Amino acid sequence: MASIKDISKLTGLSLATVSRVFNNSPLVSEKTRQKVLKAAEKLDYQPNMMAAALRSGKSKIIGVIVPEINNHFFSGVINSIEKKLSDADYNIIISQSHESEELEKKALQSFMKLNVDGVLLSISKETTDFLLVQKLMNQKIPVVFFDRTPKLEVSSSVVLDDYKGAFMATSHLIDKGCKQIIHIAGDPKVSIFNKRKEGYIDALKQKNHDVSEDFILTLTHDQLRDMSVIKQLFQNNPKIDGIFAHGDEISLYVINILTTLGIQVPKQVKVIGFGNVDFTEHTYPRISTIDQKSHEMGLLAAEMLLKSLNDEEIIHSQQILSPELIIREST
Amino acid sequence: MASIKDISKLTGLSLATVSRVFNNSPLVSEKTRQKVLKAAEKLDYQPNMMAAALRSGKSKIIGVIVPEINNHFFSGVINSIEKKLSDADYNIIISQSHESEELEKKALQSFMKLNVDGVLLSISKETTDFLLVQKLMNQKIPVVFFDRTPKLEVSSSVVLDDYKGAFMATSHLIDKGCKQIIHIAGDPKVSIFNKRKEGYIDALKQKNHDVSEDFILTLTHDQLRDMSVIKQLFQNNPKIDGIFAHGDEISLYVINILTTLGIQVPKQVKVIGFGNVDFTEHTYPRISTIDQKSHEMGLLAAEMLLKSLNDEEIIHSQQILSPELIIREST
DNA sequence: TTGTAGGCGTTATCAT
DNA sequence: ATGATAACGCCTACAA
Repeated sequence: MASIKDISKLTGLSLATVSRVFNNSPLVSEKTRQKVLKAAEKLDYQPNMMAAALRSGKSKIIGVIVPEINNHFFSGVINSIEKKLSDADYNIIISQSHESEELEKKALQSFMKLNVDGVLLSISKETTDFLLVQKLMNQKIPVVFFDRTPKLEVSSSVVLDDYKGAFMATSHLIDKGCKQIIHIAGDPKVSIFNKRKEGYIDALKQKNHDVSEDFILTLTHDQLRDMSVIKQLFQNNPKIDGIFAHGDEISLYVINILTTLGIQVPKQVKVIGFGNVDFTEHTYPRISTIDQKSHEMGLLAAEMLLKSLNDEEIIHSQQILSPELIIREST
Repeated sequence: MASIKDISKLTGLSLATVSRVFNNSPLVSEKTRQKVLKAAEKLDYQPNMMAAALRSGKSKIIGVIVPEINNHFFSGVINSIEKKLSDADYNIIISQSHESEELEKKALQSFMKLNVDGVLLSISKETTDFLLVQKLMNQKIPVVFFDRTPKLEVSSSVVLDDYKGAFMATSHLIDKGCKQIIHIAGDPKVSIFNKRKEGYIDALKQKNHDVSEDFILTLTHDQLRDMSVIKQLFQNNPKIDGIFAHGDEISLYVINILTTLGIQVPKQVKVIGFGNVDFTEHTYPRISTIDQKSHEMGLLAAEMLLKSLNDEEIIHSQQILSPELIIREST
């Protein structure tokens, strides 16, 4: 691989001048610039980022950690992060925590060894300890959290207003005439799922609907696989006419079960999910849902990081995005 | 950030000895090893991969390029690649081509600048030019292709036997009693989609079924959005009783349309997809499909790369994985 | 078993 | 506008 040394030899110019050309320094004449570029072309020169990183202390690498890339929301966020950051000439390195605190730590450690310039992080469900993140921030490496954020005072973050989304979804069901609305809640360890539950409860309260703990099911996907749970619920409460599920997968699954039980959606029971995952458009009926604004979130998170990267001092700010109600056939 | 220099000062040992400890050299006594490790702990030492990479020429970074990470198959492959390679102490950097040759090239160029030790690549639909890949291979940087491979003589690759998968799917429909089976084909620019078409044709031929070009629809998802195409097809050919779609998304969509048209699946028409995407288990009816062995593919590709990385000379081999028929309710 | 020293490719400081 | 040179943190002959 050709280095600036080779170009220096070929052109007769010094290393310093050649280096300046590739760093777009104004302190170089157009004539020599051209000469260098021509030589670079000829030698098929590729700058060595490792060397530049070592010398300058800037790796031009941003680390991104998400729980899973195989998730419509996160991959959407990643797409816009990637776009924004690669336009700013950064490389991004994506890691998955698979919801494990240990894997998340490993990824952060790799990031430190790789000298990343910044980190974008959506924490795993289990994460409780933020020592490594603190350490990064102490080393003036900016960290921006998105979607899943810790309860740290001093940090930058972009989140969705999950409370509002759940409120919108539940209100929509009420507007459509539902009287008895149940909620299928998510893992209570995840704060956003709790927010969704609160939004559901408050929407009911605001419209003077009864709120009952019996109507809030905290079931995993696996537990739902046994459809007797839902069956019994509907046998005990035949008046149920609305379901707000905390996620689209669950809503698809519930619709599946209802259909199997001979309950028509949306005629008898209206169902709304959360996430606006791709397949919600390809089901029968198409599923109403709440869009999580993945694109906006990625963009905003990347922009916040870039700002921290460029500015001398790091400003901490919390951004909250508003979700969007997507009305389809299931309601 | 503490460096080996700091450890050297603290322990009174030389740089070389300290370095040896972190490289697990046997040429160091247990006593000094412990002393060094203790000092490292105290100073919170993190090795600087950039420096190591620059000096050793090995970055310990593997570049992976896929068309889209938001794709159940590719993210599955990535998961097993990640697992295998991180166990071997490699960092992986994932890029998406978004089916663009230009973005793919950009990613490859980034990889070169980052001095990646190896590349795992699933080429985009548009890619026709392999100069950059050739350049990498010329520089003794091993490249392993997976799933989407070029027609290069000298290269390593892991692919699925798409022909066989399509053959299995079509045969399954025939076994289930279908007499008139149509195929919804994929973009003919992608070789695997053509293989699937051939598998469909040959399965029909083998069982003495008629093959008609009219029964092969090459439609994009967007074109299918207008359901009149399917409607007309069924009006013109009311005897159609089987559909083999080249992908699961399409099969879900087709089932949606059929249901809307009042055609029952699987009673009147049986439908099988390809891919075994997550949602195929959560639909009603659950969709029969062909599993693409993403996990095995990632594992094998990673293993092949590791072998090339460790061995002196690079051996080129082509591996072909057999798909698996997953029978569910839609057939 | 440990130490010395040169160099990987680049950037940055100082001088010219 | 250009050049000489030290340094970034680490590895590795070679020497001891």
